[in-house]
Amino acid sequence: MKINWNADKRNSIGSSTGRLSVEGTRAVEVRPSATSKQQIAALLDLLDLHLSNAQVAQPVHPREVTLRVPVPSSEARGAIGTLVDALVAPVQVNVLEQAVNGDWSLAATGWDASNVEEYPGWPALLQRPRPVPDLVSRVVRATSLSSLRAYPMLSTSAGWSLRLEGLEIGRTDGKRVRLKVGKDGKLGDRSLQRRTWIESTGHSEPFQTGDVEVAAKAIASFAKSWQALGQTRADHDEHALESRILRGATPIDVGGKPLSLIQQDDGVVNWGSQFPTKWGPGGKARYLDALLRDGSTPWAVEMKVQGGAGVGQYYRHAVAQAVLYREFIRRAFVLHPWFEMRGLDATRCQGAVVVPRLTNPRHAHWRARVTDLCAAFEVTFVEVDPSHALRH
DNA sequence: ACGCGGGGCTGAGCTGTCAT
DNA sequence: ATGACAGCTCAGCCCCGCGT
Repeated sequence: MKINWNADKRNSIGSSTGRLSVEGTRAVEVRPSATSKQQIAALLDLLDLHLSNAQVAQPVHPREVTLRVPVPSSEARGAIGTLVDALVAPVQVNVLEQAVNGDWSLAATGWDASNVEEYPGWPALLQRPRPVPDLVSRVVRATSLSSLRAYPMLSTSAGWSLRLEGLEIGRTDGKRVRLKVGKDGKLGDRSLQRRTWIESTGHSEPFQTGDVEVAAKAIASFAKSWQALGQTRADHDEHALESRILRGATPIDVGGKPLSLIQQDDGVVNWGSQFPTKWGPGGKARYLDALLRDGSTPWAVEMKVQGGAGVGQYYRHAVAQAVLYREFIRRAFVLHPWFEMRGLDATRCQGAVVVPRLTNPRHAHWRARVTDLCAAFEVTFVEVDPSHALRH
């Protein structure tokens, strides 16, 4: 069987996902060297092609598709199993792996997300109290910038990250603030963010201080220059959208009513960011963009902005992420006390994909396709005001 | 024990190239 | 000619090791 490895730009399929048909079913295959992410993404590519009835040479089985992953990673085995379990569309997915002799056989998929051995440190890290250090709230309040927020760092002992509309401008342990933006590239290049920081503050080295006023002054002068760039540039920035969603400035409507913040806004901290999850055994921690709530129901929110890479591919991957975050939260019952403390029922967690409204008419067909793919997994697709994804 | 800094990994932004 | 993917670089996150 011939495999088509050419990039398919109409359907936004990259050259890492080959198309073919296997025993009369629509199928895709990844290369033996495919990364864990490519292996997981191929399942979504396959389902999107099938649900949108993308053209094929010969008719294919309407309710059965085949995913061929020659060498599944441990994480992908878990994640693909979770995704196939969560699928509510009437499609059977056969996942095949390849033996050394070239034969394909059904792959073992799925994993036990409740096994705390996979994330032994997390219960204690999540359970510890996170009082906001006095220095953190004083610095944030001293600048009088609604876009400056502190983010708790979940996996360090006492760390807080300071971000201006999502851009990290420093960190603090509660005793001193260490301010910097980015770093010089190994080839000597310097990003716009870092150039602006150095020009407006004069600090090309990390700048440490325990003095609230000194820190606030440096941050304020950077903020002024950074925001002035908004007059001439209109970049989309995922961190900016995330920052606005986490402080409640961008409403996320599901079923006609907005989700609320995970905890009452104090004007200082963006709670609900970077909740840790895992997608499969042995895999790395995958951090959730935003955790919001509707009453006692937690919502795992994955956001994407229109980047350089294709709209279709990008948004498709977001659907997989939303499902994997949601299912981990539902099943990792060792972490459920964290939710109970906040009056949340983790077993009822929902998932959403959030993107800036698709304004380009050329992208209109992606709205329908992503919505269908979301529906196949009971994920909610939400479009927000595109201006909220702008940096300034 | 703790803090700093380096290294590795993932993902986003930019730009060239190539499918359409 | 157009616009979407590929590939490179950097931002932001982690972990780990070394020095205090």
